[in-house]
Amino acid sequence: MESQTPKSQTPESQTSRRTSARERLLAAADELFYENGINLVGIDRVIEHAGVAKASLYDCFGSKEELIRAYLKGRADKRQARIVERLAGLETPQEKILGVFELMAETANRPDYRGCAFQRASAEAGASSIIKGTCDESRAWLRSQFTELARQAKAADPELLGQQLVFLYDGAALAASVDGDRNAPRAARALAEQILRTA
Amino acid sequence: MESQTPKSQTPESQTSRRTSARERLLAAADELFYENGINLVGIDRVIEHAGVAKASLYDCFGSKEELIRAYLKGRADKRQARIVERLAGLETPQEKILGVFELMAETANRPDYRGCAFQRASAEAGASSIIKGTCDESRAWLRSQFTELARQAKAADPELLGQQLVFLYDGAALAASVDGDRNAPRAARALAEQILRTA
DNA sequence: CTCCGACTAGACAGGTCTGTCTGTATTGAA
DNA sequence: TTCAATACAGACAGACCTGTCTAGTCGGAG
Repeated sequence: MESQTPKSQTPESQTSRRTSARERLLAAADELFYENGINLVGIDRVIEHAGVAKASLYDCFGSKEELIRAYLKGRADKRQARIVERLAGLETPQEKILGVFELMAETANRPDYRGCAFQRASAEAGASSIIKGTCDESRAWLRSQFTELARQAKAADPELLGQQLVFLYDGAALAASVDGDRNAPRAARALAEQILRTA
Repeated sequence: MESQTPKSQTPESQTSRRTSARERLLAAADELFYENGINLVGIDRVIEHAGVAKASLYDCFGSKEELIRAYLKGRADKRQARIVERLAGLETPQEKILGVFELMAETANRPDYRGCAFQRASAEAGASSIIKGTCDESRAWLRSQFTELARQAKAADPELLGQQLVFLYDGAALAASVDGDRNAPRAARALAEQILRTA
C-alpha cells in the first residue's frame, strides 16, 4: 500500500461529495419536474428542495436544460429496466406484451403517478431538440419492443401491431393521468388480449 | 324610419369594433398557443400578432388564463361541430365510429397540425383548474360519443369499448404529433375496424 | 357639436426566471 | 501544514412575464 496507484484512488473519494450533490439534485429534479412539469418548476425550487447551492447545480449540469435531460434519461433508464426485468420472467411473446400493460397498471396505481413523463415533457418542450430527442429515444425503444414481440408472436404485420400497441399504451397512460382513470391500463390490457387472440 | 327602435340598433354597431378586437385576439391566441404551447407564448406576442393594444386584451378577457380558456373553448366547439357534421352523413354506428378516425386522419395531414390541443394544454396546465376543466369537458364529450355509438352498435360492454376507442384516438393523435407519424390515424382506424368486426 | 364608448400606444410596477459571480468553509492529499 | 477540489450562501444582472395605468384617438349617437 505504499504508492502503487495513488491517482486511481483519488477520483472516487474526490467525487464522493460531488456525486452526492449531483444525486440530490437529480432526485429533487425528478420529484419536482415529474410532479409539476418542467416549465413550472424553477431552478430555485430545485436547489432548495435538494439542499444544494445554485453554483453546484451549474457546476454539475451547466444549464437547466441539461438537468432536464438528465432527469428524463434517468426516467427512461428506469422504465426500460423495469420492462426488461418483467419480460425476462415471462415465456410467450403474447404474455410479454400483456406483461407491459400489467406493469403499467401497477405503476399507475401508485398515488404519485402523474402519467408518462415523456408525453408531458414533449408537450412542454418548445424548441428544445435536446429534450424532445430524449423523449423520442425512449418512445422509439418501447415501440421497437412491441414490434419485436409482435414479430415473435407471428403477427401478420408486426410493424402495424407494434404501432397499435403503442396507441393503447399512450392512450391508457393519458387516461390514467389526465382523466384520473385508474382502470385505464387494465382496459388497455383487455383490448390487447382481444387483439392477440383474434390475430 | 323616424325613431322606432333606436336602442336596438346600437348594440350591433357599437360592438362591431369590440368584437373585431376580440376576434383578432382569439385568432392570434389560437395560432400562437396551438403552435408553441400556452406557457411559452407571452401576452406581448399575442397582442403584437393580433395588432391590438394590451389594454384591449384585458378589457375583453380580464386575464391570460381567461384568454386561454376562450381559446380552448373555441377549439372544443370547432372539433365538436366537425364531428357532429361528419356523423350526420353516416348511417350505421360502426361507420360513425370509423368516421371519427377518418376525420382525424384528414386533420392530422394538415401541415400545421400539432396534435390534440387539449392533451397539450392539460400537460402544460399546472394548478389551473379552469384550463384543466375546459380540457376535461371536451375529452368527456368525445368519450360519451364513442360510448353512445358503442351502445348503438350493440357492444357487449359499451362503456369499455368507448374507453378503448378513446385510447386509440389519443394514442394516434400523440403519435401523429410527437412522433410525426402521419399514418397513425389510419392505423388506429384499422384497429377500430378490427375490433368492431370481432365484437 | 358634444359626449361616450371602444380602441391605441406605451410607460410602469412587481414578480420570476436563468445564469454568473464573489467569497467562504470543508476535506482529503501531498 | 498547505494546496486544490468541492460545495456552500447569497447577491446580482438582465431578461421576460402579467397586469395596471395614463393619455390620446376616433367614430357614431343624441
